[in-house]
Amino acid sequence: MNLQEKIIAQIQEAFLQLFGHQTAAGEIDLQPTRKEFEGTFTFVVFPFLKITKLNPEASANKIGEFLQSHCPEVKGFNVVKGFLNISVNEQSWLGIFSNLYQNQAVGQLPANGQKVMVEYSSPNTNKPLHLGHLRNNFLGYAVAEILKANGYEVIKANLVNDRGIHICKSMVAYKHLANGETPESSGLKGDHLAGKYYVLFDKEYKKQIGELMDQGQSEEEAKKNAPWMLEAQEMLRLWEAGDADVVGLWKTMNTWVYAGFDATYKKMGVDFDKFYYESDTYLLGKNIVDEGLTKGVFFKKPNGSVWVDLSAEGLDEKLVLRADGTSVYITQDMGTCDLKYHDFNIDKSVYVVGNEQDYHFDVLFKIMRKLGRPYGNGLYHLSYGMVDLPTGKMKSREGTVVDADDLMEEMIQTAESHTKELGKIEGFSPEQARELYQILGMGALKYFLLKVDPKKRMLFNPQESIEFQGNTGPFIQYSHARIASILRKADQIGVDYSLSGFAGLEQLEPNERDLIVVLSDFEKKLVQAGEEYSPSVLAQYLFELAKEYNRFYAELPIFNESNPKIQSLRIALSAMTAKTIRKGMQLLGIKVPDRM
RNA sequence: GGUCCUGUAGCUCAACUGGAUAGAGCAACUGCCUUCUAAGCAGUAGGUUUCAGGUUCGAGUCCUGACAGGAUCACCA
Repeated sequence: MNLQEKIIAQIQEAFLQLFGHQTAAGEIDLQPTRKEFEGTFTFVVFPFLKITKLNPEASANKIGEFLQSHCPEVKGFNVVKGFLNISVNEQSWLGIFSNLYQNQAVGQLPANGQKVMVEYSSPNTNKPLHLGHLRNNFLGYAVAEILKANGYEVIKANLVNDRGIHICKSMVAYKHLANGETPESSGLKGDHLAGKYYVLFDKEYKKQIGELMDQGQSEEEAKKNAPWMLEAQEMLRLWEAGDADVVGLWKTMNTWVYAGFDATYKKMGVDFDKFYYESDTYLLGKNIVDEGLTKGVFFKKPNGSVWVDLSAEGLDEKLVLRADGTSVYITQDMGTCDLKYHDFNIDKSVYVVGNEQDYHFDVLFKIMRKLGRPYGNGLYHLSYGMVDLPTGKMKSREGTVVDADDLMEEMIQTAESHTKELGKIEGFSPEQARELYQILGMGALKYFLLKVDPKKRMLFNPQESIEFQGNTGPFIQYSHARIASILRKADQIGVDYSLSGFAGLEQLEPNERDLIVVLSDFEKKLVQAGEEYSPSVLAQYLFELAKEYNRFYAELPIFNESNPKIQSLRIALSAMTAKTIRKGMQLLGIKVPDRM
């Protein structure tokens, strides 16, 4: 039972003894006391006035007095209107810190026996990754790590969209224009090479449409009849028929693209346990259509198409199989949904996909639940908002996309010039310096994209968005580097900052206490981040922690402190802060340096 | 047009799920490096939480209705 739970139990006891009223467990809630008042926890008495039959002040005072005399951890209290502010004594804080400090498994909750799959990234193989993918990948990776820390067994999955008309477009343009270009021959990364031909296709396609319209065709006709479009459609048909030449080119180009993606993923610092390919899964789901018909969940229209009626759930009728018996998007998604379950026997399945597909996943999940899938209630769409540029939405065809590789490289360069400006690279070997720039640049970028509530759309300004001061990754990294420096010195001069080094202390400075309060909040935030699938909860927390530490650092001396117990405590507090920052940042996929 | 999401300081974001005088960071201004890393700390200024009603002890948060931005509503993926 932690401190908060103890106090809550005592408040329940107070209601019982003072007012003869039994309160339920979840009924009593403590909140952190606002900075401007004395105290740590605040109990709001307004909702309980019917029970106490007293005015707010009197009610709060009675409960406060009860706590003070029955709860040894409670040092005192004050009452402002209906708010009972409870102060905890210093020995309790030291006790809490000691427990935290000797807990080896900080940031790792015990296994809960549940298995969850987090699907993220899910790129198209016809173009390189861009800024939007960065948000997706960082989110997916962080959520997966956070769930692991919450005790889940996690499978990170990537469903690669490697087939379809858009892939054929790149292939058509490549066939006509490439003269056998390869990544090796041109020095172009494989995914960028495929993307180049996708853009070239579009250019030529537009030209062809224009020509046909000049010849008197309507725009609609021209779009259908443009030679390259016909060719792409024919190529898709041949691909599905297993034509050796087409499949050969497809495989070759995909190999290049995957090599490119691998490099990008490596730089991003993300990884996957399982890859699914749509070329393997696009035919799945038809058996589920049959099943749904048998169960009466789906129905057939006269032309043979199959539908599901979700109007009772507030949605619409939705097609699940075309009249000609071919699949639509949702058909294969139903199949993949089952496939994931059968592959890993998962309890939950998280899809990290942009919010433009909210409706799609709403439909998919409702269908799977209607079909009575055991994992139905574990399906979750982690929907995130688009990343906008100052110029508006990114459009790949208009060339306004921010390329992921370019952006990461820019970030690292910015980190380099910034670090050099500050003159902070003395004593670094060239390799160490390069590693530092990488850590800082990527930390800045990841933190920037993760600190915002996922569901909100966000603005990214390449010139201005990435800062190194204030609420940023580097600020937190800097706090860690400062502590690492202190710990080096402490080890060098042989200070004992183990538990026994500060045992028996009875006094605490306000800054020390405030730091312990924040440190002891880590687990709560970790749980919240997991429940809400929201790395931003953790990011905000780490910023709070770093800020609190820097206050402590500025206010209190460490190596100039003459009392060895106090010195030991301050170093221990520093070490605990560093450990928490390192663990928390690791869950966000962000590394922290020991020097910067 | 139907449905869903969003709207908070000049800008980018918080607000513990209904609690106190709505908080941080940038940007602006003022202090603090002879002391453990100034990528830091302390402070000043900045608000009718888009608007109008409602619910109650109490609303940025809940309900209704406007307004603004976005997404989606294909026998596309």
